[in-house]
Amino acid sequence: MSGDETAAIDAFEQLGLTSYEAKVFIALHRLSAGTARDIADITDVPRSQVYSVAESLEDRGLLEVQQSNPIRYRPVSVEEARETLRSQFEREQERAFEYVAAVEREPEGEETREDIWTVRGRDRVDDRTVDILSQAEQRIVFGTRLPEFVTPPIERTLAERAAAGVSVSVVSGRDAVREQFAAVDGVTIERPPAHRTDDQRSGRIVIADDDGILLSVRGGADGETAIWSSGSLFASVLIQLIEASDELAVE
Amino acid sequence: MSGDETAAIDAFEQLGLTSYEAKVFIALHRLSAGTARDIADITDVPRSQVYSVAESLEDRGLLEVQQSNPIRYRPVSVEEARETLRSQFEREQERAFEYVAAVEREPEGEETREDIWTVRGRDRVDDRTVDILSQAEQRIVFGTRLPEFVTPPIERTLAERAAAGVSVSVVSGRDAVREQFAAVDGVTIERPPAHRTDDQRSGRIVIADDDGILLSVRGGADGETAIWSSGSLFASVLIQLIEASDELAVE
DNA sequence: GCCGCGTTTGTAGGATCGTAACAACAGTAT
DNA sequence: ATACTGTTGTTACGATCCTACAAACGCGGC
Repeated sequence: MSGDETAAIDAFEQLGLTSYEAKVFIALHRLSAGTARDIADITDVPRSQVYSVAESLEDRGLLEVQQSNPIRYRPVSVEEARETLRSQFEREQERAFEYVAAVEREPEGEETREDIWTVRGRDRVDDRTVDILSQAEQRIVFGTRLPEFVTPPIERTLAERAAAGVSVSVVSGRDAVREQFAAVDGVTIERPPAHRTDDQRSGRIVIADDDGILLSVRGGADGETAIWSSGSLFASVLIQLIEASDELAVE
Repeated sequence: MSGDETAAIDAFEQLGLTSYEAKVFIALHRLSAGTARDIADITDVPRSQVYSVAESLEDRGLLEVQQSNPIRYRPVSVEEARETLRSQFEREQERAFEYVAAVEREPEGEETREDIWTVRGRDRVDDRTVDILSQAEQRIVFGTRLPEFVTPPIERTLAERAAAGVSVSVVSGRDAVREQFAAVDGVTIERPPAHRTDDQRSGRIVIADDDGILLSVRGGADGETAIWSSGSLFASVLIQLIEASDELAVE
């Protein structure tokens, strides 16, 4: 079995199929259609198991059955299978989150606790970045060395906040990043203070008003890890510390 | 625990979470944020298990961690969670079906085998109906007693085929169905021949050209079950038989 | 010491995986 | 006609893996 196939089977398992189900489904697409024997011959699924597995796939709407002797199976098209799985997924998601939204408690008083949260994973950090940027009402400082950390949603949010009257300041030593914002109205571009050690493993820094901050580093198994805080005294102090060190360096 | 909650947990399990993961996630939304003890107090998840379960949820991007003593957990918003799960789902689906599409064999010569396939489940029958209708190039006969069997995609396909010059004939004794197509150009509406027994359990009939046919009945655990065939001699014969009986009745 | 926190280890139970046996049937040779 | 051969579809049964669940442990703070 090829590595590609193993990867595909893994993916199907993530989607909720068993490995047998994945193998039978793939085999049927190789064959266009076939009997339990045909399938067993080109997979390591025992023939006696094919029948029940196929039945389960039929229930999921991934194949069709010809009642004949021998029984013949036919996969639905890739497009139809995708659409079927997608709609099942959406239906389950609706069921699941409907309840969560109902019991969700309203956050009272905008994050009054002294909390510093950790977020692991590039995508998660992207999301939280947008989140914090969106809450800014007066000023934003956004810094990064790497242009790829400026995703379209982040760029959009920065521009949108700038348009809303927020003073947006992008800090980067990299031309690629600087050019990205050259054309955006209301965004000022700065270089980082010379005294800052431009650590290879540094990621991004986000400051929103005087009480929202996110700081990320690259490294570890997750690629990027960030800490953030919003509305806490801790955040305010951290921000003051960071900005004070800049002030001093300037003088 | 409420029935609603049980249902929500089931849904989360369908989405790939374990029941503990679902319970912790829901509990965290109830609490807005909390420690392992907080969570264990309002669920039947043992406190000692919360840590590993939360770690797994963090990997999935469904909660964030505050490294403190005690450790505090915070769920991501419902919107963010949905989006995260959705993108994971899409990514897995891409991985899975990319491979299937690559190994898929081209159907040689348009269904040359003498196959009659069985399709179970309302949605699957809808899909197959559209499929067969789309293949018609000269004439279509579409019949049903029930207006709900005329879904928007089916209605669209009928109209589209009619516009493409296909002679489309909708057969129904029900006014609700008949009115649905009164305004569609190129669609003629007929009543079923009087001699046809209008069985309560009959579903729909689709005839496309002289070689595509689908016939469904209602009943059984799946609600609706259909048989269909396309491009086969069997299909042609079946169609001729059905239409011959009509011709005779007219004379 | 005492108590709560976080970690580790161990034990059932269930679902999937994998093998094997079985009756029913069709075709062939005797 | 009978026996033999091979296939099909069904059923049963261990092996294996993962989750659910319980208990014990080391640790640090009061």
